[in-house]
Amino acid sequence: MLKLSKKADYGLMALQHIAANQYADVARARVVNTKEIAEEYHIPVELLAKVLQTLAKSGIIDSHNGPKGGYLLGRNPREITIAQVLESLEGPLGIMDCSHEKEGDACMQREHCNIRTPLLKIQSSIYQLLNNMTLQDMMGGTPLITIQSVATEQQGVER
Amino acid sequence: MLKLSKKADYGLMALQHIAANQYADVARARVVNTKEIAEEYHIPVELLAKVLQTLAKSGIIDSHNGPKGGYLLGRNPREITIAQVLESLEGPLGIMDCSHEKEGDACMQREHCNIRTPLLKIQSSIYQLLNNMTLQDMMGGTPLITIQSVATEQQGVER
DNA sequence: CTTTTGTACGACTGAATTGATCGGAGATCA
DNA sequence: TGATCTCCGATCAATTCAGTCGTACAAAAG
Repeated sequence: MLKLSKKADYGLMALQHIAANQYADVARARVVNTKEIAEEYHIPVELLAKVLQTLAKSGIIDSHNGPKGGYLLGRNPREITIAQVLESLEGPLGIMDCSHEKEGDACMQREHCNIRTPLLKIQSSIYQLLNNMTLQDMMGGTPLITIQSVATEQQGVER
Repeated sequence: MLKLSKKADYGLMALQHIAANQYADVARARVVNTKEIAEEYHIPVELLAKVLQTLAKSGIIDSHNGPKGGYLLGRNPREITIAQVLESLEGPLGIMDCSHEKEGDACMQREHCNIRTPLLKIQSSIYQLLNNMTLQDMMGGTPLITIQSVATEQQGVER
């Protein structure tokens, strides 16, 4: 329950990877393409492509066509929040169906609905939570910086 | 996204209704049955029945058979948390697949997974949130106490 | 004590969401 | 100009979920 979809999973992984390659070492900033990410994390290429396209359409990442093309972050990692990513990939996030419903097509239970108010509070809290954590924060605790610099950075992470 | 299922919706509504009838007025505490709740909130009876059975099996409510039978809360409303209800109806709640996975059958991405740690933190926060809000809290802000005792209890709640 | 009513309970079926796939068009670099 | 790579649409399969049906059981009525 409350499990987020594969799209979201893949999207977050990809973003972390892109960010790492772009910001970890300024001198070695490079563009990563779909195939590379897919192979690295064992994700079906076509599905990942679709995810990245969606993210690009939202402006979270920028796409570069042609050979040597790929993706780059659209803005600073600390200005990309989890909430933005999830909303881009799965639409507006709401605990219940009647989260943002106009009058009229409301659910049948609406008039007698006794749980709407408290659930809205919970939803608001969750949104704040997701909107406070940025891509920058996600990179902090990660042992793996980039594929090739693994050998150099060899600290013993969690075990 | 993150939307909770109909089961959860119905379950929470029903619990609120049961609690209201049981605790609002000690003198008029009464047992409510499936049919009554279903008609009141326009929920398919059989589905609601299934939900209530699940909750009963978890000990959240007690079932009473035969005519004049129905359901009562298994324990005090302030000892029933949203998290307990959701887990009863939809299994353990986890943001991701690998939330509580043993070593071995882990996902393919596990070794390279760069988002596990931060997501676990978010998940933990959400769980705390859901586990801190009780059925008692949900009853506070509700205008409708019970169907028949509306006339007696006429305090102006939030408006 | 038997019958009747109304309830809980479990298995089953259909529908919808989601994960995954395929094929083609356009753009960029060598 | 040719080859590589991304973008974009439509399509298919699988899992999950909402909803339904039939049975067994317990309590009240006769």
